[in-house]
Amino acid sequence: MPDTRDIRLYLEDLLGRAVQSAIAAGELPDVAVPGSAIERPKDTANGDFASTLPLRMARAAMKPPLEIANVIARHMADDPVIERPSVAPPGFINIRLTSGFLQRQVEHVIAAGPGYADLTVGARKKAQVEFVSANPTGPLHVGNGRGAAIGDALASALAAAGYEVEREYYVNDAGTQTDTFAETLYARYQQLFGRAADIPRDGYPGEYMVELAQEIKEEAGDGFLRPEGEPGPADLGSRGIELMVRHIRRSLEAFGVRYDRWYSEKSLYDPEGPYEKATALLREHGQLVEREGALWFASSELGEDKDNVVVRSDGRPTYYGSDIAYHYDKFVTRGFDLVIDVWGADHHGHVSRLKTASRAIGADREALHVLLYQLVTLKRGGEVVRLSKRGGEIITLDELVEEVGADAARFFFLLRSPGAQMEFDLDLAKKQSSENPVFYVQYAHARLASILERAAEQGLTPDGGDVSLLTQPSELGLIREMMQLADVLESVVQTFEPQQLPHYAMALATAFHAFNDAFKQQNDPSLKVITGDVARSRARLRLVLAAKISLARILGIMGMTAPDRM
RNA sequence: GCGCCCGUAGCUCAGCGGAUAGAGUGUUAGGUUGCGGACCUAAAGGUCGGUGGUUCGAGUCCACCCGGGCGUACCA
Repeated sequence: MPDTRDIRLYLEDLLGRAVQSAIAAGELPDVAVPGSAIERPKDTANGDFASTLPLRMARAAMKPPLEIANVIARHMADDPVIERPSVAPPGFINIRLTSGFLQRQVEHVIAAGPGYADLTVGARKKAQVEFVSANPTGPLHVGNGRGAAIGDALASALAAAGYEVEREYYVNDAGTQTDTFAETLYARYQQLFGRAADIPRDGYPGEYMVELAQEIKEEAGDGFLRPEGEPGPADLGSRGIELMVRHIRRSLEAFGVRYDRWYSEKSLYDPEGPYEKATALLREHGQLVEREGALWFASSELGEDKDNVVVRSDGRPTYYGSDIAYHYDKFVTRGFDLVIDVWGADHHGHVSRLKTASRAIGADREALHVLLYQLVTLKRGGEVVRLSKRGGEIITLDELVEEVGADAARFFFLLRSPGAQMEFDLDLAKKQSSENPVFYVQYAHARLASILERAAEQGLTPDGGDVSLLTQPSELGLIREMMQLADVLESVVQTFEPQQLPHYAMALATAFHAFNDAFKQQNDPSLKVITGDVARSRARLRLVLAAKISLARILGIMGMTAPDRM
C-alpha cells in the first residue's frame, strides 16, 4: 500500500500495466510508453490525479487520444487505492483516490508526527545554505530580510528533505569596504571628541555610524584616539566590525534566523588556509596568469566572456579571488554536496564566473546553485524609496520586524518568487494586522489547537478514533490537502522556489476552514467536530490532530510560529 | 551595445507544455445567538506586453520587438 509519498510511482505502475495488458490484448499497438504522465488536475473536480498518457501516445500509436484513453481505462484492474478511472476529452484519464485510502492517510500523518512529510531525497548528503552575508558596514535593511526569509526557509526545506544542512553567514571583514568603514568610524569617533573630522568621500554617512562611535567611546573612552592628522588605529576598525556583526546577529535572531556558522573572510588568508590552497591548485592547473601587474584567472578558456582579476596589482585579492577561496573551502575542504548561495540580483554578474571557478577547483557541475532574489522596492506614503546603505534613508530589518512582526514579514517575503521584483508597501504591511494572510494561516492552527483543548475538557481525545468514519466531502478535502505537503517540499528543494510554501499553507488553511465551517454552511450541527456522536467526534479529532501536525510543519519550515492561541 | 531577471484581474502576486488561467486584497450581495467571525458562500473583474514560430495542445518552449529593473570594475 503506497503512502502519500510514492503514490505517483504507484499510479504510473498501474497505468503501465494497463497499457501492457492492452497491448497484449491487441487493442493498442506496441509503441514506446512515455513515463511521468501523472499530474494533478488544476480543478479537483477532475479527480486527484490525471494521466496525459493517451495524449502523449497518440502520435506513435496513430489513434485518437480519446480512444486510447478508453482502452487503457478499461484495462486498469480494480484497485484498493483508486476508484474506477474516468475518461475526459481530449484524452485524459482521471483518477480519484478511494475514501479508504484517504482515511488511512490520517493515521499516516499522526504516526509520522512532527516528521510528517519528511523526504529521503537528501539522505546522506551535506548541504550548505549561505545567505544574507551583507557587509558588516551597516545595519541590515529590508532587502536583506528577503534574503534571510528565503535562505532560512530553503535550509529548513532541505533539512526536511533529509539533507544535513548548515546555515552560514559570510562576514566580509577584509575588503576595501571594510577600510572605508574604518575610516568613517574614526571620523565619527574623532567628532565625539570635538575634532573637525570629515567622513571619507565614499564613506558611510548613516546616523548609525555616530551611534557606533558612541558605543566604542563608552567602552574604550579615548583609547582609540591618535594625534590629530594621523590615521586611526587598525583595531578600531575591527572592533567596529565586531560590534556591527553583533548587531546583525541580533537583528537576524529577532527575525527568527539562527546560523550554524559565521565565516570570516579574513580567515581565508590564514597560513595554509583556503586562499593559499585554492590559488595553489589553480596555479597548478596553469589557470592563473600574470598580466599588467595583476593576477588573472584564465576564465575565458573555460567559457567565460573574459578573464577576471584574482589579485590586484597592489597585492590584495579581489572579491572574486576571496570567493574562489571560500568556495574551495565549501567544496573541497568541507565537502558539501550541495551549496546554495542566496544573493541579491545585483550580484548576478558574478554567478557564471563563480560557477566556472568552482568547477575548476573540482566541484560538480550542479553542486553550486546561486539563488538570486530581485531587490525589494519599498513603498511608503505612496512613494518609492530606494534601498541604499550609502544613501540617506534606509529602512532597517529591525524596524520592519518591529512594525509588522517577524512572522508576517517572512510570509510576505516568501510569497513572491525570488526572481520577481517585489514591492513592500510599509503602510499596508503595518495596517495589515488582521487582514493579513499570515494570520489566516496561523489562526487556523490556533483553532485546531483550541478544538483539541475544548474536546479534552469534555473528556474527548483523538485516541481510538476510527478514521473510516471520515466520509464528508469537507473531511476528505482536508485530507487531500494534507497529502500535498510532501509533494510541495520535494518541489521546493528541486526547484529552489520557496514561494510554493506560503501558497500551500494558505490552501491547507482554506481546506481546514471549509471543514470547520461545514456545519454552518449546511446548517447541520452533526457536522461539528464535537457532537453527541462520540465515535464520530473521536474520528474527527484524529483528523484535527493530523491537520494540526501538517499545518505546524509547513509553518515551521517557513520559520513561522504555530501559535495555539492568538 | 552585450548579458540576466521581470511584464498575468483595479492593486500585490501564484501558475511542473495540458481541461473553464488562479489566490490575496479591493468592490458588490449574502451568512454569525459560536467546537474563538482574525471565518464562510457567491458575484463582478483577463486580447496572460506585442508579433511570428514549434506542438495534438503555449501564460509556460523558440525568435524578434516594446516596456521596467539589474549587471557588464584591479567594488562587493
